[in-house]
Amino acid sequence: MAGTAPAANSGETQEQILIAALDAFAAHGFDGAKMREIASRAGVTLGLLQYYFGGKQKLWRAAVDRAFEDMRGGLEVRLEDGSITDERERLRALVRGHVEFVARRPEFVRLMHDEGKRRGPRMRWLVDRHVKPIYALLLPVFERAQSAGVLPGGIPPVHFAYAFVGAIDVIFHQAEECKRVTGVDPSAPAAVEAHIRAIEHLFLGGASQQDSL
Amino acid sequence: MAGTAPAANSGETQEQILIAALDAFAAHGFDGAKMREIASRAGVTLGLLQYYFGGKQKLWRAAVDRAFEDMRGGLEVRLEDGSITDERERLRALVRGHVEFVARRPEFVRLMHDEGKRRGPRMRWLVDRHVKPIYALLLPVFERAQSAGVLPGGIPPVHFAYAFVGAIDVIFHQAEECKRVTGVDPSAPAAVEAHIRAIEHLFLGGASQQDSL
DNA sequence: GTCTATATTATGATAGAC
DNA sequence: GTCTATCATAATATAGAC
Repeated sequence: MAGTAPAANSGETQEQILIAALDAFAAHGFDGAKMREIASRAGVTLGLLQYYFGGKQKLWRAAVDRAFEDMRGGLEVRLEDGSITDERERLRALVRGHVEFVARRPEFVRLMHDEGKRRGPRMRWLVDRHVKPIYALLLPVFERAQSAGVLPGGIPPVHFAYAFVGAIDVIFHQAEECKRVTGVDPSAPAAVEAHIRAIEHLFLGGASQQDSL
Repeated sequence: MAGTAPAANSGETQEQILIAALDAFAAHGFDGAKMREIASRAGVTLGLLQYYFGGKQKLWRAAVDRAFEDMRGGLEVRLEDGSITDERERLRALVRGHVEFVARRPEFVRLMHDEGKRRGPRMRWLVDRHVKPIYALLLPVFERAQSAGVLPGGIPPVHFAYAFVGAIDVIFHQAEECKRVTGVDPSAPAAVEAHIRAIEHLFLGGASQQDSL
């Protein structure tokens, strides 16, 4: 925004392209997403996508990087929040934060589910670059909470972690299906709150079992 | 196997095509799946797929129908099993049955997740034909179990249902990712048992809270 | 930086031989 | 019932004008 009058509006254009790419890759998968459609949604043409990102694969990587940036931003804020002292309160904040994030950006989950289901170079890249660090970040949090009795013990961390994210994510991943099956739009504010309560009840113990604070 | 010497081996061939199609659609999504590759995996050529199924869309429908047949078969057996009298035992049987099913056939979940995430004719067809009937079948089971205190009350059925299947399904949907992140192969028998225990613990109450029988 | 061609490849579908 | 062409279309990627 300041000073040296840099090249036109390239920043804003790239931003629009990345948003359109994220949408397309999430909705149609890597193979199903079309470069022309991404370009047109971003208000530019095919050539420009090549100019900026140099190919479909590289555009995909840039879109994934951007999605994880957003996700990690919120996550780290909540993990490092000094105002939270109680272990159960920290878990509650994690649940709320993640539910609200995927409700707002179901594309994030759709992107991960599309690549995480098959072996291949994109899956390996995604896991090594993004998933492993986050898993390493969260595993000690779960283990500490289990030791403290805040989370149910006796469940191996892998199974707990996948049950946890699965219970949170799927309703938003399948939002369109959910609407047609049940009539409920999971991204509506009331439904988001209801889902937060459901997850807290199932994973952090029912309200009848303890009071927080 | 019996008498009237019908047309060659057409039944077996169609079966091989359907298996290959299910694999391909689950792994790559509708757009990403290639008719030629399905044919080659089934040991036949492209023309034959047209001859039997009349196009990609129709082949997809046939593959989905077949996947749901398998799924519903097991489900109905467990719902109608007269030897189970206790409500909690029935829920346990449902959990075990479904976990074992998706561990054996993760393609089923992958197929559903690929279409359930976007609006479109295939999603509508899939939901109206298959998902709605199953939801209608299971909803009363959940509600009865909640009334009986076997499942946690106070959670709206939609949220309970999606949390439930999400907690079960995602680790198998993401099996390849899970292997690379954690080193655990979720489809290994020990992991399947561990996941069943985890789900029972989270959704049916920990072993410390009640004894069954 | 952005667009308009064009090149190249690969897909789903069809026609017709055996 | 099965295969081998071929057609028509559409995708990514490239080259080059403005």
